[in-house]
Amino acid sequence: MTRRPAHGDLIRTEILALLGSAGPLGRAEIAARLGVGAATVTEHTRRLIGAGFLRELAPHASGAGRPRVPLELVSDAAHVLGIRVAVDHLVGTVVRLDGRIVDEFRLPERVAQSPVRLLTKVVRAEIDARRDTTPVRGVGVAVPGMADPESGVVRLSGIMDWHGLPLGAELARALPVPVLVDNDLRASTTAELLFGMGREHDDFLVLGIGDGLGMGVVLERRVQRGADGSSGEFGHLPVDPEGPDCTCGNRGCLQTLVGQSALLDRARRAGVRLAPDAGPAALVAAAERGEPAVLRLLSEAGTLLGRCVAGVVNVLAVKAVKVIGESHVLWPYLGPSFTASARAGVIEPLKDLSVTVSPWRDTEHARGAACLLLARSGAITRPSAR
Amino acid sequence: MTRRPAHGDLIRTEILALLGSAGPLGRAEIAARLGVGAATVTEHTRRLIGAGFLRELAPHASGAGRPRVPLELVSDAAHVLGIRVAVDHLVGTVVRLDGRIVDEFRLPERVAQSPVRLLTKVVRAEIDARRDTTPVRGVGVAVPGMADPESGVVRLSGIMDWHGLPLGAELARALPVPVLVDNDLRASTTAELLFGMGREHDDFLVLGIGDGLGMGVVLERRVQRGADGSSGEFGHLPVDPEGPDCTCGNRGCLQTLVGQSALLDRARRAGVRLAPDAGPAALVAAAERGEPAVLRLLSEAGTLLGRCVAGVVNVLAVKAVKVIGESHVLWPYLGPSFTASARAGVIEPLKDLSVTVSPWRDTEHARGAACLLLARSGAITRPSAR
DNA sequence: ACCGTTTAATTCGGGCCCGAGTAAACTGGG
DNA sequence: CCCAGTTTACTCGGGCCCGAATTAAACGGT
Repeated sequence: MTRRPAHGDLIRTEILALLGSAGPLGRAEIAARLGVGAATVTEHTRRLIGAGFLRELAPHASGAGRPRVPLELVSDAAHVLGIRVAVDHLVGTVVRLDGRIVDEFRLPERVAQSPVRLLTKVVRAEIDARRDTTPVRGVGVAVPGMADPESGVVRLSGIMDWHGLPLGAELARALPVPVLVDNDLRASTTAELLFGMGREHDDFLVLGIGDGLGMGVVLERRVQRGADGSSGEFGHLPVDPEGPDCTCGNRGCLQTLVGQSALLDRARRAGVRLAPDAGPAALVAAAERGEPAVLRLLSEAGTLLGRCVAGVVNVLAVKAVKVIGESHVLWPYLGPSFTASARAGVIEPLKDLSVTVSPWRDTEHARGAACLLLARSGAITRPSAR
Repeated sequence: MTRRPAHGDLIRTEILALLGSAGPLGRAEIAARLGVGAATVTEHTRRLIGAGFLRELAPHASGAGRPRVPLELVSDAAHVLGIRVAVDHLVGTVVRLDGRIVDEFRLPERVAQSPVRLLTKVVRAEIDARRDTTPVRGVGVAVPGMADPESGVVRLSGIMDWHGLPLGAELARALPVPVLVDNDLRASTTAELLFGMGREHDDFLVLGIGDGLGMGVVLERRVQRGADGSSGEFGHLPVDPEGPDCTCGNRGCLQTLVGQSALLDRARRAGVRLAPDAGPAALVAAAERGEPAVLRLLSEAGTLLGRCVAGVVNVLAVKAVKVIGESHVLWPYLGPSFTASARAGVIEPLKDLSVTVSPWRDTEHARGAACLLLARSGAITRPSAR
């Protein structure tokens, strides 16, 4: 049996996130909004002020009573670096304490072969370049595949051909700042918890639609990782025992029906002309042209996806789902049937399930990676964790 | 936003549970087995000894080093009462600290009409009867339907025709001991966490098969409740959009295909002669006679059930499933196909999914109800919570 | 100017968990 | 017989959270 600290030191970060999005607030207001005791806020803000992350503004009297002392986020007091690893490139973001991106870059590195060497090089360069301005306090790495955030080991990443790679430990040895590694979707889920859905919901799902399908699960404000960090394999939900073969060895996994390449294949088979290297944009184009086969295909895919999500929603009783990922561009065509079928498949008290999609770029995963650090503010609050 | 205490005071109970099942152990051994700090064990055992729940045995030297002081559970130091509410009867159990049942009873009361009055009467009688022996320290009530354990409100129980019934609060007012109310499957899930699967696993599912299908979810040693305690509605997983109408208003819910009455219906339609009031036992009899239609039906049901469970397993990455409920008698016929299809539908790292079924009686839900109290040992440790 | 009222923030004690250091109580060897 | 090694248990300080009581700083009215 292993136990994980309760909220981690999430609350300190939530204070930062709240002030980042809502502007300066008094301590009492912070306590109320976060559902946390006043004493807790006093204690945490004391430290955050000490660390230079917060600043007291002039007391502001409003009506009767002792005037509140608004606290303002010193957004640039610390920066963290987030790297998203993809097969053929890296995306990097430098993120402020309030989760906002101050800088981003994209490198055509293929790191599969020697990840530690290349990532070290990239991160070192970035840290050095920022030494004189706001220094980088930590690095988060988001990888495709199963990664255990606790140990920093990438258990299995088919696409990168990594098996049990101790990425976190090796990077930590080579770098002067703390390093956290996690699955890319969970990284973005963490970002959602801090700066997105988490502002309204304690429990929610994050559906990642791309070539694979992933599901981030947040329950009681905790990002669930499952055994060895292997949770969230929504794409391998067994749907149709007679379905197409899947890379995982089974048949009829959800992603063999509604994954990105599955949709392209099925469109082709339905007679739609698509370039061999076509991506979701080509499907969008076809849909915009009004090709009935594509419209039907996407609508059906949305329905199936919605039904599967409804199943998870019923079991976990969450009230909100956020959709992200490369294929979000298809949402105008997937969305209506998705939402309808998800709502239909859900039990009565959950009928008001909220489904949210917002513009998404793949920098988001990199930002998520940075948020892994922010979610453990302890890692960056302490002067030097190294 | 609302926050729930981390483990609750689960650890004190886990110490009791451990000593109950493993016999007397030294403090160091307890700490190691529970994955908890030695200091924590010292502190908790001090209190438990103070409360009379534990007793120090004579130090026992084994090899070098300071001899360990084994701690023994004083099993009968406290009893708790668990009541399972069913449509046409009540099941009650009196449970010791180690989770063992010391007494049980069954009453043909139909409490749907005036639950508070009847339950108060029954519980009062039981408490009074036990006043002179080991007193009852608390009462747990397991109800069918959605119940919020936090507030003690039964949100919705179709079968009892309850809507927003504040059962916990009203019983607490009428009774001299703490009262906890929860959904019946979650109650049994709590029992599993303390005394069953929880001994080996931090994360697991409990599949309840009966007329309805339920799913208890334990992640990181926490029983998940979802929004308003409405989690676990596995039976309403949308499976077949063309399927039979379900009581929930949707079509093709899982339980319209493999629920108890669904199986009976389908057997009848396949030409099997069954009494109008037949239960799962009749299906077992038919299967034992070797009726091919029934065998096929049950095998198919197992396959479907396994596939749905595999989906949940993939998303949450749990490594174990326990099966309980009225229909467990069908397991010899459901089980093989269930296990096969569950394993088949699960991603590689979870292939070693353990599926456990053990003899089950409906007293188990009543025991689960009692375990709700044990899981909050604070409720019974303190001299009088009232 | 001074009093209650109101709201904000802090302190205090408590619960809960941990790790590091320390004390306790044994073993066997010199 | 005492010492070094070993294992157990406890103490202490710390992190983290809370609720209740307390202090702080405004207000309005007299």
